Amino acid sequence: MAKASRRGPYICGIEAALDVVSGKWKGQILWELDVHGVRRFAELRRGLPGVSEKMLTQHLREMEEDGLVHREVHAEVPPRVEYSLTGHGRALNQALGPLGAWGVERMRREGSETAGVAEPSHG
Amino acid sequence: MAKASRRGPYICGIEAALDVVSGKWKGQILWELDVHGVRRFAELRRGLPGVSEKMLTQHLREMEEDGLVHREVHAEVPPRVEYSLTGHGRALNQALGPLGAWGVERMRREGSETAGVAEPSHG
DNA sequence: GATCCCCCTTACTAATAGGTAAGTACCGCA
DNA sequence: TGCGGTACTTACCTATTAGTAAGGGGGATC
Repeated sequence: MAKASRRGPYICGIEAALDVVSGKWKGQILWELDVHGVRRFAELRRGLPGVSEKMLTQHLREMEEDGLVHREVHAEVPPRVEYSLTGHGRALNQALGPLGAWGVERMRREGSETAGVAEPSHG
Repeated sequence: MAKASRRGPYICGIEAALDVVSGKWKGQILWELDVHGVRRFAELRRGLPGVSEKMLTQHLREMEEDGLVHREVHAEVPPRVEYSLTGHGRALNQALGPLGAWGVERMRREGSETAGVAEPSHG
């Protein structure tokens, strides 16, 4: 629904992987979940400054469909929903490690504004 | 020009890297160039079935700006332009390796239509 | 009892990525 | 003369993605 072109026949693995992480916040969601293990919706929201509830929900749903995140709803009041990475999600994060390292290199090369921002471990 | 949000302040390396490979054909361009070493515009075009000249030019220009590809114009008639990967481009391809492997795994899991398609080496 | 928090959903709108088609300038070939 | 090939550029249009704003149902807090 969200994307018509998703899950299409891929030519190579890169495509299949990029399809799953393409989305403005997905990389960060993956990172948050990797760092914290388990996060609730509102925590995630606070951890991703600027994200709208719509986008967060949408991305989380897509990532759940893609088997990257596990969504656990506790039938309580107030409702509590916990998100965590699945094995595949953690594997993706691992696979993203070298790419992250390359990105950090690039930021360094460009003298990007890295000031005061903690560098992700991602691996 | 092409993207307003590019080269912005990144939170993590993943973002910086994804920014550079996000684009419908960039992964494949990287792959083509990695496999063949040097390619001309028309060769690249034939290697990427479905790409339009506009998109190919645009992506190639962005990748040149990003320091991933080297563009060499030979002042001949007819014009000859050769594209190849820079060191950074090759490094990116290396970094993309694990991600590609993950993608291949995912395709396998989903029983995706991989039939008859050569699997990229990517690493 | 009004308001806040929880976790979303829906509708509407803006921005951007990508596709289509045509044009450019030159040459070789038939 | 006219077509095909070289490597693009430009204009226009649509599809997809993201942002804004609002609602909703229930309980706790002020």
